[in-house]
Amino acid sequence: MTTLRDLSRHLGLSVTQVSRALNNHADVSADTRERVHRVARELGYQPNVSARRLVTGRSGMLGLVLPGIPAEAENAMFVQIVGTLSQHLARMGRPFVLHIADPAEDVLDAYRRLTASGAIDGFVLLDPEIRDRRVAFLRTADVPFVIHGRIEEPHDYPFYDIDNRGVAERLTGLLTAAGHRRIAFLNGPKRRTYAVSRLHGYRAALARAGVAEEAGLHRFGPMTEGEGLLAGVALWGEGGPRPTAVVCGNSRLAAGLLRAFDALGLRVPRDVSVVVHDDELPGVRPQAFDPPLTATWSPLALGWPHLAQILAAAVDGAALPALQVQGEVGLVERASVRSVS
Amino acid sequence: MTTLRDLSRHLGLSVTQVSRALNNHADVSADTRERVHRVARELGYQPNVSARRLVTGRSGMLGLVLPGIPAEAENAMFVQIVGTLSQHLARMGRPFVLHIADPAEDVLDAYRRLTASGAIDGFVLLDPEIRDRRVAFLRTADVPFVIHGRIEEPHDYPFYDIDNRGVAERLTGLLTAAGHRRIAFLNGPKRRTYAVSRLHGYRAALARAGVAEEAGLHRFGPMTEGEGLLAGVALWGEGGPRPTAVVCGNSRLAAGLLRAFDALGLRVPRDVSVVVHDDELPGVRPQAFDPPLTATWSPLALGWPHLAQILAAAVDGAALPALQVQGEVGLVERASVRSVS
DNA sequence: CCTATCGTCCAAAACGTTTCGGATCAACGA
DNA sequence: TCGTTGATCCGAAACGTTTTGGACGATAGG
Repeated sequence: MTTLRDLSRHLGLSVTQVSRALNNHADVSADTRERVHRVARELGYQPNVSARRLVTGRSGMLGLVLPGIPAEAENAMFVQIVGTLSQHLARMGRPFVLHIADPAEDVLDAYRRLTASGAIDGFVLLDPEIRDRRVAFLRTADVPFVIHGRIEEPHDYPFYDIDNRGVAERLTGLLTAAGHRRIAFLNGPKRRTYAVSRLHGYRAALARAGVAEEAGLHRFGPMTEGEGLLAGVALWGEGGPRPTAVVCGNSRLAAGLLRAFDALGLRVPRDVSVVVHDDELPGVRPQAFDPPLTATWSPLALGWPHLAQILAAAVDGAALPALQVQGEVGLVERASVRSVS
Repeated sequence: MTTLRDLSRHLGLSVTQVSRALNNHADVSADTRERVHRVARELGYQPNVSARRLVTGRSGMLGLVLPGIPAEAENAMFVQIVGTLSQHLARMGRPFVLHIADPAEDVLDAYRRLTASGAIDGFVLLDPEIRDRRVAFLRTADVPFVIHGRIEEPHDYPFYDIDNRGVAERLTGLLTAAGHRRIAFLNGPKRRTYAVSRLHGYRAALARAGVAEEAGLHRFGPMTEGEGLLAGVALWGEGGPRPTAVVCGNSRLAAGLLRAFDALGLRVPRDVSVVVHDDELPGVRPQAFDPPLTATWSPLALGWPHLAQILAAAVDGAALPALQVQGEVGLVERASVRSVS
């Protein structure tokens, strides 16, 4: 292994100056800098991360901690996340540590160990919750992180997110504009912040249209095909409130819902109008449904590179506004909404 | 962050002695050792990995390098591998680095960087090839590794593998014992070592039964459903050699093959006898085929924990025979072989 | 001519750990 | 009584890097 001292001997310079040259500090002549870089390349010099970390307090490693091996249904998403993060971080020369915790232990212990030992100096946080314990811990430990999504205000932390409130407001607004007044909303899990934001958006759209919110039409729940099916039967089956339109939180819910409609003999959009938010989940596309569904549209896949870039910038000490990215949301109108004037 | 010096002050001991106590060295009294451990726990001491690595030359981190984001069909397997490795290594207190290389660059560069910078001190190697460049590099760089599978002899390196030669010999032997003499073999990719071992096993079984190998009945190829289908049409379609039995390298190949048989109007085992090696790939189970297939049987999933354990032992300097594990292979006879006496 | 300033350089300290080479002391056998 | 041995301890060096606090000339300004 070539060290700084090796380089300094080769060049007839002090170790100090070689270090400063390699790190592009100001007080080294252009000529020297060039020579140092060249010789470093020739000798295949790689700075020793441990030594660097020891003095700077940073290892350059970034990490993702998951509470356990993902469930079968999440496989494709897991590969997308982990693959994209690792690949992007690799391009920036930053090793990516994937820590899959023992389901039996508290994830916080994993964060504690990884940060205290100095192994990792920044984390990507997925699936943030309302009062997220990980965020609380990393904040007190003063360890950089980036959240996929947001937590409660104030938003004084790095994140990548979309405008979830706006998404729900837009989708609901499409339905009120078409004259619907009894609109169901199949939302995500109650603990998840985006679901709460979307609820606000749903309510805002209803209020704007002068529609009173009807109890039972908004449902928190897991965003799975099974849940969509159950919700469909509960809302449109025997004794259900039978709303005339519905907003689906994602396309898995929509898929389940359409199967319920099929069983109940309901047709879209004749009997029920359906709109959906499309994350471009692998394997379920709203345009492939029958009928194709009107949808807001923002691929989750677009977020991962941002997370990598933001986190890298965060550990390098970048300031806040640059570390907050809000993804674009598109809208595609298809044939799943009927006007009821 | 609590350091060794903090502990030493608290305990009235030298840093040296604290270090030796924590690492359970011989020359520290049982009493002292106990006190040190207790105080360390109380103060939440975590050894600084960078400092440790700097002096020992080891970081404790183990890694897996992949050439790119896996293809859709490999998702489930990827999750299984990465999840199991990370989880098992986490239990041993060893951070797991997943490096997904840029497909544009040479993977060897990734290994070079990760080892030279001292970030990682051991690798899991998947999908070994005949003259594997990664193995060559890691050997010269004197970096520990463990191979899932084996390369050419001599087998003087850590590995987890099954007896691939034996698998092919056993499966082929079942067919010769049932009186078959024209036996096809849908094998894996030519560059892969296990495929070569299996070819040897196939030939050994034929020789033992006094059967001459017929050209064109053995096929190297990717182990996909598509390849099974193509092979089926090529071997049993118009102008094909129409063997009376076939050995499938895995259940994906078998699935494709059975679809070809279906299209060609062939029935198993009436027209063709089929045996398969079952890795327990997620999603394709030979017992669920029609008819259920006779199979040798060795879940790939059993290998990942071994790889984690072997690699951890290898970087700790364990000696060879203990680092070579051969997985068990079972055999389940089902209704897919017909005797042709 | 003297002092400031600037550009370029360097020696030494520091980071937290492990390890080498002893030091100390009590117990023991000769 | 005197080495010997063994158990337990410690100081100091080392690992490779960054950073601090200056040194040294050369140039410019007064």
